[in-house]
Amino acid sequence: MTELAKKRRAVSQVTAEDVARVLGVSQSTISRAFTASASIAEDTKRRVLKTANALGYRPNVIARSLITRRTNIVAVVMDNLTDPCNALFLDALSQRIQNCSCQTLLFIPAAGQDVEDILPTLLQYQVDAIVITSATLSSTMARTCALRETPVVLFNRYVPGLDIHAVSCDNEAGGRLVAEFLIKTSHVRPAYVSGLPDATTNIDRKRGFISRLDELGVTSWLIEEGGDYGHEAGYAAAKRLVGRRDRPDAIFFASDIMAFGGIEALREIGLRIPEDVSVIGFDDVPMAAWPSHGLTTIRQPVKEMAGEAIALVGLGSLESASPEPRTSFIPGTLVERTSTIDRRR
Amino acid sequence: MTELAKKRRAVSQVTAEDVARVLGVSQSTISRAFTASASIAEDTKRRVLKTANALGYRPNVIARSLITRRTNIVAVVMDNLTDPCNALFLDALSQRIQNCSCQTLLFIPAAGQDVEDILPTLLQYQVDAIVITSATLSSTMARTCALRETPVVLFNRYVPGLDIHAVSCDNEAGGRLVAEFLIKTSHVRPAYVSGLPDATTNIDRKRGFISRLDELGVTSWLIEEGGDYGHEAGYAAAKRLVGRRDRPDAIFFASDIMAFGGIEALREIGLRIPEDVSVIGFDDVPMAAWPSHGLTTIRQPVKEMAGEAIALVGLGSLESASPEPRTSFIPGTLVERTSTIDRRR
DNA sequence: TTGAAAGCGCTACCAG
DNA sequence: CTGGTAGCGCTTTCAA
Repeated sequence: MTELAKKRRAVSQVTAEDVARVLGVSQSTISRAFTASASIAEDTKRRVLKTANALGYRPNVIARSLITRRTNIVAVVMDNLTDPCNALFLDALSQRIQNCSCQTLLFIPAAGQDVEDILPTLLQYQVDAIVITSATLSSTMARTCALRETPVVLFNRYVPGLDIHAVSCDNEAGGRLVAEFLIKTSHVRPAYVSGLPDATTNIDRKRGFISRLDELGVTSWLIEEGGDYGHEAGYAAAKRLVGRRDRPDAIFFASDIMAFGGIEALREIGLRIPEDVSVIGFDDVPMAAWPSHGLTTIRQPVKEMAGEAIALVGLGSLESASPEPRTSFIPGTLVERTSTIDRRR
Repeated sequence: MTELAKKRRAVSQVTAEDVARVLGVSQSTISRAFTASASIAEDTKRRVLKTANALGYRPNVIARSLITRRTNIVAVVMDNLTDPCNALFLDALSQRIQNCSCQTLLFIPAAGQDVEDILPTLLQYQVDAIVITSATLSSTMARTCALRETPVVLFNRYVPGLDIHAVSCDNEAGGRLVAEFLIKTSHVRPAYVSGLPDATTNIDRKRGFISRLDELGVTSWLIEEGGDYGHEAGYAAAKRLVGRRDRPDAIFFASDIMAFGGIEALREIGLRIPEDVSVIGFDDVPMAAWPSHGLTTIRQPVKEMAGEAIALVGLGSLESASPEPRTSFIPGTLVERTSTIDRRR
């Protein structure tokens, strides 16, 4: 033991042993008082709890986890907290995790570092489950986790071929909702501004949108590549889009943040929203509700998604991590605000 | 050992013992190979690392922490991730924490739950340090932590009387910067819209602003109470403010988010920014840079603040948590954008 | 219901 | 430099 450790021990930590000595009982008894399932006399338990409290004793969950093999820690891997949408996710996830008497251990990959590099470190912490909201997982790594029986769930993304849990908003259905809404409100020339080209979120939103337009007999839609999900991307794409002769009368942006950029571009040009162009986003971040945006958008069911993710890794009910990997798609809802209009009126 | 534990053990975890057996060395040797300071033959170390890797062995940091009394876990208590400013803080803090080979354990108080309720749980995790960005700490709790030698630092807040580390932006200096800037650019009737009345952030920004105006001989300033730091609050306060006969020619909002609300209100009324009214915020959240806002604001030195917080709790350099409690104020900088104008021109 | 004892996986000391 | 040994604080058998 180092000097530091000795000193710490001396000053600080009250152990079960200490409580036992004071009460003249065995250390096991102290342990039992803090284990719900253990058999202990009601009276003994009360006495233990009382003096434990007086001495400031609380079980060391780290030591406990060595035996129980449960740390009550869930790892969340997330790459960009600055994105309001991610902040929403993390918030919902931690709440749910805390509801299961666990805590969130956060892993933010440094620039140029990917999940693969982080996973070994992460596993050293013996976490009970892993939620990955950034990037995805190689099948090798998935296997490593499976071998250790550490359940993993991808959040807001999925990999069709991979044997791993995943939870995502039903982005395709969301895209379809938008298509229906725009056609119902008599738009004739809708456009989609795409986000990160390879993200399933982007691909599915786009596919749902286009396929539903198709089903409804609309063929004159436009596609504009944003490049990423950012404000700049939305701004630039909107500028390009309205520069065309066949200007769209409605633009569906792959994310709210892009839509905000788009709104800015449109206003700069002098176009009115929604009179000249309707704008729709995706996510429903808090800012979408601000009157200046009044953004019609698809609300991601963040709480339900978080709940489902935690359920899949079997946190709520001990031991019941769903054995066969499942991908859950949770439907979002369209929130109508002032950035869209019914063109018949 | 429960059935679950047994099963897990059987399938998953490779221990130092396993590696030792394969190599025909002692388990201590395996441990040494993973301890930088331990003395071990270069060749032995290489062999250990190689087969450890082949077997998929990595030291169990939880077990290690039982002896070393360092978990390499830092608790961060934060109440509202949805606030972009908090997201910025958490992002910076985790980065810094990870740079010290530690990880962030997140604690989000549930509604109606305060830090006091959380602290016991938190301490059970034997974290190496605690960063509190929500609320503050009673002196009792501060003493509990001191007794356990778990360093604590308040972030973005401080309590003058309390014997505890704290890091904050120099909000007073920030307020003074704003006052100077507005007067230098020939504003004659500045206003301050306050945030949460009792927050040190709000009080200090206001005091700095007013006192510097005073020093500069300006006496015709206005104060409007926002009530909190939100968008709505800024919106409502701005409406009240410009409804007055003696309308201000510049408004300093206690936060960027409030300023966005204010901008919205002003535009709604038909006032131009900055021609009719200059607007200044505080924080410099990413949205402030969006052209639609172009918000002149005080940038909080988030990275420096995070660095200082981590330094104060002595994470970088083992054992060197600053013994006497210190409050660090880090100066912010004024970022000039398009929401303000020089009125002489 | 309780106490004694055996570890969980690891580090840190003590001999050699 | 290496192996043996004694724990870290706790849970969980096994007897009593």
